[in-house]
Amino acid sequence: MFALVDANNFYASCERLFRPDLAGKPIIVLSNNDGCVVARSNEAKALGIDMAIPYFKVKQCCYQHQVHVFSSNYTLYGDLSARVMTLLEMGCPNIEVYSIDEAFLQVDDQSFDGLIPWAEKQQQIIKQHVGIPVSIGIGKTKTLAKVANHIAKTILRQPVCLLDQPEQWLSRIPVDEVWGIGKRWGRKLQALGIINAQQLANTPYDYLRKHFNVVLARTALELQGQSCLALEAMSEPKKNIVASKSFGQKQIDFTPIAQALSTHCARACEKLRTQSGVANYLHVSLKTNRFSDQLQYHPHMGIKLPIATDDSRMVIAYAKKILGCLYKPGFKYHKVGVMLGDIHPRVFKQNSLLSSSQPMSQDSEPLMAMLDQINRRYGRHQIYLAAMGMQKQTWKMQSNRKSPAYTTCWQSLAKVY
DNA sequence: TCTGGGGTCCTAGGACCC
DNA sequence: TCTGGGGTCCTAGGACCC
Repeated sequence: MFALVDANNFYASCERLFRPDLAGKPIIVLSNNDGCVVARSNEAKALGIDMAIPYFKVKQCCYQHQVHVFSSNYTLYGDLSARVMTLLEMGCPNIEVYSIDEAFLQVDDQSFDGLIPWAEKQQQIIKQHVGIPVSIGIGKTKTLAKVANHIAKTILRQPVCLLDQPEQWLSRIPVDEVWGIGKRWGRKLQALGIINAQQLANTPYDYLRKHFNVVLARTALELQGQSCLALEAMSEPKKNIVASKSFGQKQIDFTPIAQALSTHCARACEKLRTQSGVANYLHVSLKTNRFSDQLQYHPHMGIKLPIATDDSRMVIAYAKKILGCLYKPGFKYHKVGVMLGDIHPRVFKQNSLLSSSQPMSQDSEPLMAMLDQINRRYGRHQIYLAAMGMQKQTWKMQSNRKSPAYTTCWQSLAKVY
């Protein structure tokens, strides 16, 4: 049996945790750059504020109903997430951390009768020790556990749902609510007369294989109770690492864009080093605002690096060369990003056969290790590369409503009077 | 009139997830 | 005025190999 534990309105719940005065009040959390709504408390949902809607479209509504609006605070959410996951692991060692607010647990079906009390206990422990409300769905497969979680949250409105008789529920679940069915496939399935989850479960494998692909055919098997997706307890190293962000203000000149790109490169390399990887491929993309009616330009270019690397300096140097090819004056740029690809473990790093000069190779490893160590100990960007810019930076993202880092910074500890 | 069989690797694009 | 960021997997088609 699988259990899916999913925090309720996770980011909104995190914000409320240190603001007990906001109990029962509507809260929303915005994406980076205060762009879109990415989390809503139940009270905010009740006001009709949709998920992923641009903030400017609901600003007036928020003002009217005194909705409390927060910029996203990933330091806080990440820390609280880790606490929740630690408690879950104590309750069940077979755990797959699926996202910042979700985990699959594989539980022994010998204790079938005990599953509901066990799940209720997990939920209560998390509520007591961290203060975050979670819902737990239990089923024979991961997909059924997801369905059970959905039922717990939206139909039963209880913390726990054990789906022991799925056929009694599946016909009530719209097909596009099923995990793995997005907007496009939902529409296509409906056009084929497959409206609910039970109908999808009844659709023959070969039919789905022919009209869609193997992924959807497996989803149907999972709905029938045949497990196709295993628990993935070990998190695999990333195959690609992306770092990109929209600018706080539109950018026209090369220099600030290059500084933003350098900052993204440094962050991508830092992530790469934490997984002890080296990248062979580097991709840079530049974009104008796709929602604007101004002239659009979306150039991008990838190169194979001459030698696999995790050195921020080398990646920045090549990325800036690529940017030099992509950049054209006369556009209002909205976003720049970098992707590191073809990533391998550093221990398998392949040196060049022909080139004897490998700049930066001697001091690279200790220097980058020291950079990471200092920034981990004394805080982000305590030391950084000059390419990232030292003046006031207009490309930096907007984040005007961010709460304190209550749990990770001594200066931000809550004060009680 | 007649032109093999069986593979791998790479890339772009499309779908999905949170 | 203002529209996020970071991933994975699958498929088809092209190029190449013997």
